[in-house]
Amino acid sequence: MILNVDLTSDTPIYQQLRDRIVEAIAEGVLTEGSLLPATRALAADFGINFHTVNKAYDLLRQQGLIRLNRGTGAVVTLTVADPPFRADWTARARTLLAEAAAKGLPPEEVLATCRSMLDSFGANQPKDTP
Amino acid sequence: MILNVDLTSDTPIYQQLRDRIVEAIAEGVLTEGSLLPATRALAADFGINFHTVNKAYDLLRQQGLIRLNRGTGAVVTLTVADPPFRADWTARARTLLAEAAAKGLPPEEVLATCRSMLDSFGANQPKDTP
Amino acid sequence: MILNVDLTSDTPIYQQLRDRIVEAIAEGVLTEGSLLPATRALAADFGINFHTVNKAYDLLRQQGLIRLNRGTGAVVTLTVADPPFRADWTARARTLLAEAAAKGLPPEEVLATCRSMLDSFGANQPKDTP
Amino acid sequence: MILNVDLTSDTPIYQQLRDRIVEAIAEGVLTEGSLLPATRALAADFGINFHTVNKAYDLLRQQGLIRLNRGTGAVVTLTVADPPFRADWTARARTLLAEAAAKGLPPEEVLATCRSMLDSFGANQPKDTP
DNA sequence: GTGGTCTAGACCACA
DNA sequence: GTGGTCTAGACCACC
Repeated sequence: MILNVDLTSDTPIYQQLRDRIVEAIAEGVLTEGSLLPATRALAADFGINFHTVNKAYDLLRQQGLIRLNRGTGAVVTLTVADPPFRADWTARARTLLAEAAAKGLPPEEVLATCRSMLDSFGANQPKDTP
Repeated sequence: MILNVDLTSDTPIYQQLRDRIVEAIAEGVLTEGSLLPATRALAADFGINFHTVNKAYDLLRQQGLIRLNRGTGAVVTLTVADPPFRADWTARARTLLAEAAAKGLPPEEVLATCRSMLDSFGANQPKDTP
Repeated sequence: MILNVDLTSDTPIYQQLRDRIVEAIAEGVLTEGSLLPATRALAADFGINFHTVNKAYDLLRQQGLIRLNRGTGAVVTLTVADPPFRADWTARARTLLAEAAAKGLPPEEVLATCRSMLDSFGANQPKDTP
Repeated sequence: MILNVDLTSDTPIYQQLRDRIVEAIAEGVLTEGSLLPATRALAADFGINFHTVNKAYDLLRQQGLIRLNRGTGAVVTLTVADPPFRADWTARARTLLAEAAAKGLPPEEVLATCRSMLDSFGANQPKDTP
């Protein structure tokens, strides 16, 4: 698993870490039960402090994407999207799409971009019928 | 124009203001040349500090959506989406879509949601051929 | 006896096990002298490590609710609530009730909920006068 | 406002801090809009690190009890109890009451304790009709 | 070994 | 001045 974080970006490192891991889950690189790198090991990889990784993992835990177990490490444990999440997500999506529309991006192009991303996520998903 | 901001939300008010104005532009409620409310008037409407409104307007200016003219107020002045913006937007969209996918939302449903939002934006858009 | 534990919950499994057994005792499903399932058997039922069950049993032992006898297994042996326990319990109850009050739950509703729970516990209790 | 935390307890300091503040809100000592002590100031009062206070405040923020604003400090902002909270709270209350019942505390006594606590919370609440 | 907590001190963004 | 982030290093509880 390759996580691309930019230490010079103005978005917090722990936020970037969270985003990259969420994307890895969406891509199927990480699946239910996958073991995440140990906080201190991941921190060493990026040359950052383990507290920063800790914060990213804690965010993911709050959002129901991973479980943190002392001794055994962090594992991916997906939970269903509850209505509050859906509402929040939709609101954020609305703002993001509005931004594209306001900047004149053609709706068809935006939609095509979204579709191709979603397709790329689905491509690596574990199939029920192999 | 009605801007819906939640003073109790955990997202900063200036961010909400920016988001609502971006959405208003996407919806066609605000178009090229539209005059935005004066910062102090808008602040009074919501009972917030006018610096907060200023900050929202400044964000919109940085993103090339409005121009701030001393004395004449803020007017909507759309600029084309440059490559850096597209790259940034795509990255943010990728993360948002990944979040939906990671939480198990069906791709078709996500795509349908996006399409209906984009359609709703397009409905009120001014036509190029009057 | 049916113990309902959620392996995906964020509360530790041993904690859930302890809670369910405490509730079973309160409900009268388990009474003084009742024999608890063997740790390895219970662990096998849930597909968890028997150390986890051990830990739950040890917690119950520390709290004076069961006795662990090598060979004969764990039996329910109730002990009276001593002042330290009462003080600790009251403090925890205070925090829990405060949480409800802080979130605006009406006191009458909270009290009614507590009463109905206590009533449900008392329903199956063994009588002192057989 | 007097917050009683035990630095030698085995429950984390940030957890105790959170509990004490929740209780202060329930008691009406802190009400909607109240300004909490600055993280560093509170840390200095207790002789603990400001990060520990930070964590307590962040917990309260996650639970919708306070808002954290850079520059202006932390203010109490109550939000309504949503169904997931109620379900979670009820489950925790059930376990706590079961613990009392299992230890032989008489239901009437438990209920009386709860009632007196809830009454003490209500006593200092701001009245609509002064 | 794992994650969890706490401390200490730095710098930043914001108001 | 506030909270937010990051670093560095310590010790603990658990597996």
